[in-house]
Amino acid sequence: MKKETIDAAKAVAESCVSTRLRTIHRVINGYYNDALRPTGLRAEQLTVLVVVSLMKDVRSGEIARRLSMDASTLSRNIERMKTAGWIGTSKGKDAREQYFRITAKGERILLKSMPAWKQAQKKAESLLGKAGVKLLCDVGEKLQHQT
Amino acid sequence: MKKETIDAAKAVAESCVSTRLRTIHRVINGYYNDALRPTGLRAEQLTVLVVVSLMKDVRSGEIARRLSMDASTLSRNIERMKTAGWIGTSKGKDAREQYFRITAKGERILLKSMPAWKQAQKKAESLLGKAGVKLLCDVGEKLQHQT
DNA sequence: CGTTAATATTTGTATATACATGTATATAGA
DNA sequence: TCTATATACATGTATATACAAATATTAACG
Repeated sequence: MKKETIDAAKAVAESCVSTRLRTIHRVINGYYNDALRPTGLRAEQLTVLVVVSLMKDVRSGEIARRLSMDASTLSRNIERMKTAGWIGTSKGKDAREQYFRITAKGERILLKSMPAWKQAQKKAESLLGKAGVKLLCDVGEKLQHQT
Repeated sequence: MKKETIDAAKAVAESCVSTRLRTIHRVINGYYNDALRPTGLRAEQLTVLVVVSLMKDVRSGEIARRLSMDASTLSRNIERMKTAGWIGTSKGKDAREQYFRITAKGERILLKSMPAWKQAQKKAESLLGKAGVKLLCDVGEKLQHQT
């Protein structure tokens, strides 16, 4: 193996932001999914459900923007959550659009999942530390404002 | 919608670590995949290729541990990279095990992808700031040592 | 008014991810 | 040595993800 390759590999291994974010997310998201498992709601779905519940009669495009997700990803995630009965829909004037809202069943599972969420949240906070949590919040804010 | 639900949703929206990590990873990983696209290597694959190249004749279990990935995920990721010709295999004494190494073709694509990686890395660093990058490194280290 | 361009979302396709389970092999204990 | 258990990895299944392209609808403008 060429020295050049080794040097390149070392540089990536030591400093790649994407690699580290991915690994840390894998681990921490695991905390949430492990805790949430008994409720039947996944961490990724909780995120969407929360946005839907706070932005009343929201269109899928807005949710996608808010979470920096591809519209097609969200489309299928919401599809499953509609099937599960957690999200309801209604049509607007613009026939291309669709408005989403949380259902009573969605509210129930959201409330039911709070203890598990809090438990995982505590574990995540202790891994990241106060500074880490603050950093994530700041970067999250930054992403909101630059969109 | 119940006030209780709104309060729960607000708490998650404002502070959920998993949600923020996921969104930030989505955005930043996008920087890398956008830059890497012309090379044909994905950011996730670059991560694996780098580990394979640095840990000579490594077993899949070790890679999975190192990256905190599920063994089954890695199994299929490597399968694709073997098909692409970037990773080669050899058998050890223990017939259950398989040893991986980077191929000449793998070295070529790794080197070829460095400029794109550096460009994305710079963009990511400027979003996170020096403190942010350091924090991720520290947490990454912590995960290594606790496994 | 009708045609073209823009917008909102869905569908086709491919990779990444994890859990549960299966399969093959090695190790330990009777 | 033989059997039970542990280990390493692969496979079945399901969700999350994104890009490209399709579909449907609205807006723009000549």
